[in-house]
Amino acid sequence: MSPDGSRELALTSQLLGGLDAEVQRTIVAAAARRKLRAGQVLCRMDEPAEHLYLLLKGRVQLSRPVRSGHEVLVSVLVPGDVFGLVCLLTRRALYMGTAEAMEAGEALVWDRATVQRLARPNPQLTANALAVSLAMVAQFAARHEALMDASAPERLAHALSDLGLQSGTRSPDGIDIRIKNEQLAALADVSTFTTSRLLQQWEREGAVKKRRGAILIVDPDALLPH
Amino acid sequence: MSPDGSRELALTSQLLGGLDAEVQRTIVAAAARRKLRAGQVLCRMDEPAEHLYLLLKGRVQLSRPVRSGHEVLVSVLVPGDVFGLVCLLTRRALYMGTAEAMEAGEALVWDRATVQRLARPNPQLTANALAVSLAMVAQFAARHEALMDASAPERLAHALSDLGLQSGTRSPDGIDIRIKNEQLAALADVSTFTTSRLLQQWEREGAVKKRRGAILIVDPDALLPH
DNA sequence: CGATGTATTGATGTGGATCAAAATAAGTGG
DNA sequence: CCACTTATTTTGATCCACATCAATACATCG
Repeated sequence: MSPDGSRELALTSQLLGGLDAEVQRTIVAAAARRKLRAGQVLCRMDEPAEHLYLLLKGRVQLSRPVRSGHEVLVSVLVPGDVFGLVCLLTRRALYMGTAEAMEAGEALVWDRATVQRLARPNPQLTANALAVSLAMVAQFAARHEALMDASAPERLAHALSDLGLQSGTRSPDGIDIRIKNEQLAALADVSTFTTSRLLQQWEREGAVKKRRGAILIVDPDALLPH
Repeated sequence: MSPDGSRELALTSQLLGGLDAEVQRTIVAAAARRKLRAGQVLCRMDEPAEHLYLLLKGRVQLSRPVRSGHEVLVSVLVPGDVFGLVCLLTRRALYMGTAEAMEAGEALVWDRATVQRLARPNPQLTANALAVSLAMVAQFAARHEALMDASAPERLAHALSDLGLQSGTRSPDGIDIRIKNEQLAALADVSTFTTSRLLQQWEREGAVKKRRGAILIVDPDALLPH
């Protein structure tokens, strides 16, 4: 990565794709660059959406606390992902989830006014935001479908497998994922107990290896046929 | 309603709001006007999205067939609602649900090329689409939450109550909703059997009255405290 | 009055949540 | 390096809301 990796990343980001390089530079220049500490909360659900974030480094979890005390993990964001889209709307809006850094990282941050000023002369920006938003709809729809007619093992296997592709790191022995059971459970809509039991079973079968706070997928194919 | 009610409706529609009257006229003029027969399928999930629809009259159900054979009702659309947003994207995309007219009605229809041609000089159109899309995200998130920590009775009560507000017709005795049990069930993520039993219970308690294919909400407040 | 779709009913079954408690690992500070 | 604290993961027992199944009853309509 170049010393200023943000521009490269920007090119691959859904948000800034399709804009020409000069405009991208302007937009990136208008952002504040913010270091993220592990555990840092960037925005909280139901608070007024004042900022738009583009993740550059590290992972961020997007979650929604629900009445029963549990938390639902909406998704794990990786570099290039964006959140706080809602602040592109002219009408005041609230964040739809809570974003929390899972590890040290970095992000570009625009405030509402700036975003809207940038969007006016660059309609492609709004179009990109629409694409991102529709992708989120598709993601929710898929998850809802899984909840309707997939078993807990299937949901967990999918969640794990998806995580591997999205944010796993290749290692000689397989794909390593830094996540704890509770988060994985919240992502797959399964209880932590069931998660523990299933992971153990898969470990016995040689499909995964686990440490505290991480899972190594040894044989991805051995997961799904359950 | 004026002989040409579509313009009035357009003003209240999320899609065309915020555009000035002249532009609205142009956009509406660019659409084909299509009569809908009950049961008519307007678009099917996973087929290429070639058209954008704005409902003028009647109701349309948006559903997603799932593996197990069931159908999930995503929502019931009412006049002013829009679907097929995905065809605003430049990249070819697929419909995310199947739209079927629940009764005779009418809709404005644009094809992909036209929509995109209209959107270019009118960025507000894309911004409106973004707002609609984000509202869908919120809706899915709420439904997911309900599925996580609300009981079947609660989900059904909410679904019914929401339907009443959105597409019920006031009558001297209460709010009348033309929907059959199976659809209501598919909207609340509850089985038809449970739906039947709960509706009966509520009828005994005087909260609702039911006929075949319709439900009359007599006392909305008597629903939720269950 | 069949015929077809819709709604009801009762009996049965079960997946996975929940609960309480223990075991394990990872700090932390003396 | 050890004793202590705290967070994570595990284990086994229990339970229950709701789906599922198999019929039956009820409307509606040509």
